[in-house]
Amino acid sequence: MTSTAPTSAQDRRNAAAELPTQYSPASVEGPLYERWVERGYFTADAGSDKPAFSVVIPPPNVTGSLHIGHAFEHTLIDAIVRRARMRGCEALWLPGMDHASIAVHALVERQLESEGTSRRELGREAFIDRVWQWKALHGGAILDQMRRLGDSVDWSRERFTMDAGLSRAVRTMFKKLYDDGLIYRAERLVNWSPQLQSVLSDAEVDYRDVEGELVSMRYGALDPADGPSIVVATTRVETMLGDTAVAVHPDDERYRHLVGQQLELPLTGRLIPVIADRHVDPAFGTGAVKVTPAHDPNDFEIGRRHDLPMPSIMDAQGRIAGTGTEFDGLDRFAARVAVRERLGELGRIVAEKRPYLHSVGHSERSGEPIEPRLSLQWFVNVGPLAQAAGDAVRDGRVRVSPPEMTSRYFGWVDNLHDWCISRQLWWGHRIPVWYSPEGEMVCLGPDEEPPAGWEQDPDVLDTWFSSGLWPFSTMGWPDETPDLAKFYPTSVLVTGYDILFFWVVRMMMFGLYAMADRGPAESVPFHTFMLHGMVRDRHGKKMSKSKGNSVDPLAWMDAYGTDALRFTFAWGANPGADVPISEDNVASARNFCNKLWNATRFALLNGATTEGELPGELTGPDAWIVSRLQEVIAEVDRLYEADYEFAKIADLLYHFAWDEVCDWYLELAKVSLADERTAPATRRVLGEVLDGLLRLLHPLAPYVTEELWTALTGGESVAIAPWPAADEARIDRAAEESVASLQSVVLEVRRFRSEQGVKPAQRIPARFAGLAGYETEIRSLLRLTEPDEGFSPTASLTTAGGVRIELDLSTAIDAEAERARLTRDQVAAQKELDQTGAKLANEKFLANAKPEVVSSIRERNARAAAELARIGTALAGLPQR
RNA sequence: GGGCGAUUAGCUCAGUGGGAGAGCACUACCUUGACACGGUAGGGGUCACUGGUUCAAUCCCAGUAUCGCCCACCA
Repeated sequence: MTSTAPTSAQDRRNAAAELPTQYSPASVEGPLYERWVERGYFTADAGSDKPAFSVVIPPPNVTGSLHIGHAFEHTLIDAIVRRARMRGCEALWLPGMDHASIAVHALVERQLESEGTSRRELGREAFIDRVWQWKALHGGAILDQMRRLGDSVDWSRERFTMDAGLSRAVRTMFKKLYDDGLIYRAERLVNWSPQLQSVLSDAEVDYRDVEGELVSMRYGALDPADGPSIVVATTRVETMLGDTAVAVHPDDERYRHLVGQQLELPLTGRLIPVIADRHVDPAFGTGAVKVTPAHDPNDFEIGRRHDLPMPSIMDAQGRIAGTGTEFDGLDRFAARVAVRERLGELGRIVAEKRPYLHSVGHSERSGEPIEPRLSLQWFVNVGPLAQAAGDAVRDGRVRVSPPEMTSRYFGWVDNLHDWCISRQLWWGHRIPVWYSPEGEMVCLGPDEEPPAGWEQDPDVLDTWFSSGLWPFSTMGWPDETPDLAKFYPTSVLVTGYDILFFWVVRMMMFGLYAMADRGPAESVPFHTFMLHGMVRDRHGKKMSKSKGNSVDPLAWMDAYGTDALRFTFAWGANPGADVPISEDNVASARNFCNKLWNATRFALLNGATTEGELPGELTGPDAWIVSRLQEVIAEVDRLYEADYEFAKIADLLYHFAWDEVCDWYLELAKVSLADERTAPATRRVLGEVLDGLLRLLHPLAPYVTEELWTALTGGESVAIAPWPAADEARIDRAAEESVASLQSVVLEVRRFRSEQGVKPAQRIPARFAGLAGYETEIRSLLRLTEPDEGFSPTASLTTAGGVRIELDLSTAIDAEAERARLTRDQVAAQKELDQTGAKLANEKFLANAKPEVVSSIRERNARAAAELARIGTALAGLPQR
């Protein structure tokens, strides 16, 4: 079917006869994707009159390959974009990658190390060349994998955060913030990675519990007679070299008399003051804290409040330096041991040592404990930006989906610290500030040249600085490009809740700030941001390589097809919730694809068509299924528009397709297709229903739907077919009710047959009374034959709808077995009658319950009574032993 | 320590102030002219626990327990 779409209905019918009974994804996916791209379906036109719908990709790291989280996220985004495209929007999904400053820097450094060299040996320019070489060779493996997934991205607009255009945007933004006084340079205590020799953001620090040693030691005089002393405790004895005070709580009676006095530090003999600060918890330890302002965040704050000196006692590599003690030159961990041993030797100073479990921040990149370190860095003053970012959500210009995530957003945005944007790395956007030999400083825009002899700041910017610009830098900002005019603000941003802080908050701040001249409504980077959950294994555990429960999405695509994987993701995607996924789910989604394949195959074999007008007056099952289709269309739209309820959309379509279309409609259609008077309408309805169903499913399962839809309709591509619109005039309640009653008759008789042990294929003579219609269909579904001359009814049942059926089971059933079953059913029916009867006898219930509830209970009561009567009749009708 | 969420069938999850659901798994029967990646029928749940509101609670309220996530702190 892939090569050429057959043109006439007859051709299609002939082609269908050749179809295998199983869908094989591997042979169709690649060619279909290439065809979509070649025909330019995914290429957006900024000059189009159609309404814009735009999404920027959360840029994967250039180092990355497609993991299961991407596959999930891309499935959701692609479905949203494909639906928008089908709905007649000028749809743009803009792809690209992030330069991932630290990750790539560390990766290339490791490479150099294994080659016996280092970046410092190589020098800055050669190192950066090396990174670009690496990118050319290994970067962007994920892009090919996105093709496998069927991502409908506009490849002509692919971007990279280190592109020339995006670099211009970064420089422009930095300068704008600098000129507005929102960027400053200051000496602050930062998270320092001695291994990378760079700052890390708070978010790049992992806290882990570590078994350490809590050492209590006496500061001041060792004998009370010689003067005051205080015992303090620490897990980091080496930092005592940088202590500049001992702090106690101002209300602590034990120490109040000591506040203001000086204590002598062991080892160095320096004198440090006792100060009072509310930060100290009197109940913890001795209630006294040593204060090392240059190496602990809390101590730093205390130091600022009390104007303490802040001596740094370590260099960039984490070695003790500048203390003028014997410990200078020792690594911080070696120093910890050495200092403690030295204190031990001195005697009487160490009051207590004990093992102590405490939480220590580690570098997410390099794994070693981070060192709080005082250093000169660049910061963004986030106050006004964060205020605006919060307001845009508060006043509804940006919608959070699902809404429950809103509080988490405010939790971040309302408590932001100033953002340290400088990194002591080489790979990234270099800070556009130059210094003169005399120490003057200038920030330059992208088109400005520094004066001769000035040197540029060596640091680069935090990766998230450039990703924060992504929604507009990718569209050409700072230039007023057609793309920017057409596609900004973007329609929706889809990302995991785990990077809400990293990315979403920054895009909000930067977008609102950079685009402020567009006015409040149009400066937002996106109208909605949707946060999805994390992919988990079948037991809800986080997938990780170390646990061995991670899954390669490509392997599943190979085994089950891309559509099966995508459908599985959609099926599990409850808004904001994590998605447990297992191979079983993928297999059943694959089965579903196959079901669609065979349903369409059946339709084609039976001459289904989408040509010509749908008959205005439909009857019976045809009217019913067309009516149901309209309701499904409306419901799918509602579910998309509510909060992208993918799980419900997938479930609805799954059950509509499988239960209603395949299990009921196709079986009923077999009857009408056998009769040339009714067949033409049914052929057209079959075409109509599958056409609609395939279009509704296309965003979730693009390949199989494309393959089937083109075969069914002869159309160019379902990717550009119009999204179905519900036609209310086709909703036919009467047809739905009549089919429902048909179904209830069939279900009741089927159960009866099964309970009697009648083989499914066994044909039974039967006679009906009180049937409103559909006798042929019911006989067909139930394998009932016309009563012949020897017809002698041995069993009868009256359905809840009042249809009476007499069956000749004489050749099919065992009277003993039926008697036992009927007696059992009689007990059940009596019980039901008692329960519902009691409810109806409850006056308060009748007075207060909703009318529909009462009538439903009355119905059940009547049904139970009828059932009881039926069983009585049936028992009486059984041949006596 | 603060906040949020969860607890429903063997597993993973929907759901509702009045009849307890889906997928997978399970049982039985069935090669039926679309499909065995299928069909038909079926079994299986004290809706975490304790109280309260109500004629009526799996659902609302309060508390308890367990689990998960986020934030903060850990001298």
